Amino acid sequence: MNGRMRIGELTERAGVTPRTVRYYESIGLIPPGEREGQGQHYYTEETLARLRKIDQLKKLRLGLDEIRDVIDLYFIDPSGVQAKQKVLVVLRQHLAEVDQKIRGYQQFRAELEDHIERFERWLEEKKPR
Amino acid sequence: MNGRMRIGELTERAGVTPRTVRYYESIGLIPPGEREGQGQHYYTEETLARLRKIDQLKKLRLGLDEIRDVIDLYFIDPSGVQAKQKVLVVLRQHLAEVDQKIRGYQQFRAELEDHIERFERWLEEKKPR
DNA sequence: CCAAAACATAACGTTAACGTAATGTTTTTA
DNA sequence: TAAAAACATTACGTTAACGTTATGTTTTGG
Repeated sequence: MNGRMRIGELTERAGVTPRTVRYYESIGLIPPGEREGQGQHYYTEETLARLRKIDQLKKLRLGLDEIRDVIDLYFIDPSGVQAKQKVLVVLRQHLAEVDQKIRGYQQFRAELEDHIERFERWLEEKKPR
Repeated sequence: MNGRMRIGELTERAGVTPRTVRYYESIGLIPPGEREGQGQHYYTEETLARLRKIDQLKKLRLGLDEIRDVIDLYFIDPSGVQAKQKVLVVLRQHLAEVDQKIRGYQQFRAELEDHIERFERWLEEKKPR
């Protein structure tokens, strides 16, 4: 248990599937595990730490592309200040987007009620008896 | 101009593209245009009317699958009562779903604000000086 | 040393409603 | 009658983040 591990241990400790690890490698979220020749890949503790950090950021609802934009900062700047500042920007964007969405849905909701009312009145007028 | 038309006239009058007409045929939203042998398709005024009705229902934000569930009623029952009753049911479902979505986004919004606050406080504490 | 794990790679599936080529055939018009 | 429209058909692309086969290779345990 020195830090060198294969994908099985990595995924178990990180709580993800091998598919996820390979997908993250493919989009550059984590570095590709080193391999000797053509065989299996070996991962380090830092990759594990990255996976855990990714998981944290996903809980903040960052997309993988957004995570990719900030993840390196966490490992370049140990204080975490820069990373958190950047995440904060993203979170504020999300807030604006969510507000936008909520307004959109509320608008739609109002239209819906309007339609519903119209239908109800139309059916009422048709049915008296 | 007797009611028999090819796809060009149909789409122009209905305000849709040929792709849309063929797609609707493929999912059974409108009857397939009749063809003589192997050549082109011919459509009727009723198909045009269906396309226009579909357009109306889309404006109520019904999905094509939902439209498929009610569209026939409009042409079977000329009074429109049954169709509108069924649409009303769908609209009420949508209302419930939208309310659900709004609540979800509001929940997310609250969490977001919470996260943002936390980040802000953390950064404040780190930076004094 | 061989069977059983573990691993690697490729590729399709998931949502909705068409847009957009690409290619070939039919109808219209000059 | 030949070029120009119009039409038909097929099939990939669009979003996000992997899940799920399917198939083949490597490593490990007894």
